[in-house]
Amino acid sequence: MPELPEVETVRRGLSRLISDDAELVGLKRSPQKLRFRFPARLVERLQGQRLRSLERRAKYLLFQFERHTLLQHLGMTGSWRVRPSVGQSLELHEHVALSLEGMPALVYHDPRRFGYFDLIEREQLAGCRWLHHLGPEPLVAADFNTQYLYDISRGRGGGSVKTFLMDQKTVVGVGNIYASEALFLAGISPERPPGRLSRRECEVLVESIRQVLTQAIEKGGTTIRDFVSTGGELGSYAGSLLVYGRNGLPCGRCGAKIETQRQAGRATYSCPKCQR
DNA sequence: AGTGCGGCCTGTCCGC
DNA sequence: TGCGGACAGGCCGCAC
Repeated sequence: MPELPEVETVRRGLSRLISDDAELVGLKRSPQKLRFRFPARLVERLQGQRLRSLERRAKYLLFQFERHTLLQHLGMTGSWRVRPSVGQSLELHEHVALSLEGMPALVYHDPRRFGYFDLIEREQLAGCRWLHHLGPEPLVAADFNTQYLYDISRGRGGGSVKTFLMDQKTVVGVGNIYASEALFLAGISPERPPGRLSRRECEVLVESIRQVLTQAIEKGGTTIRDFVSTGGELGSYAGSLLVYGRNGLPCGRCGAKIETQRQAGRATYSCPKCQR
């Protein structure tokens, strides 16, 4: 499901619901394992702590409790939903229910179970196995800019710029959809080796990534099939996609047919005339 | 050290 | 209508 705009949409939706410093009064989880096992003694460790804030790093949601961070990845099909209360048991595909004081239960739903949870002591968060290797946030200009992208792409003769953009060490939050979209906006072929991008192309690419992610957030993300935000809304950016999923349809800029190929096992879409 | 692939899972869709 | 196979927005861990 989720790339940066979808995770950010979820974060904003949940944040609106959560009252300040709400205490965790209950946590229920399913016996099924998600992508990884649940952290040991999850309930005992979190019980009674107050939730200070809900943040996002890359595609991770970070529930910042007093002493621990509950880190959560949505995988491909994870979503958070609200239920007035959790009954005796979780329903099909529901894996976690958080009960915070003074609000309805937050229920994590994930049919494909690629999502996961971890519990990390707050002072160890930055160095933890999930976050320590991550590249810069694309929407923070001080960290992600032309010079940065130009520098880290030098010497990369092999591989493709599309795979390079999806590598979370390069920049976080760009997945399969927004990589294709950003490269189209930048007029750069997805097959180009990163090391041969000019400084000017890096500049345009940085701008394109920012633009695509920003506009997708404004539209509440992209719903292809699964993504729903916490209120159940569908993201409307799907109607703005310029190449993704448009195989054989005319390019909106030049009219040539959009093409698809596979790169590192993932579908890539591009316009053969507009992207060089 | 950089790159590509298998695997984790279920659901859906398409062609036969 | 049923069935097999391909595919789906991510990413770790491994082999090369």
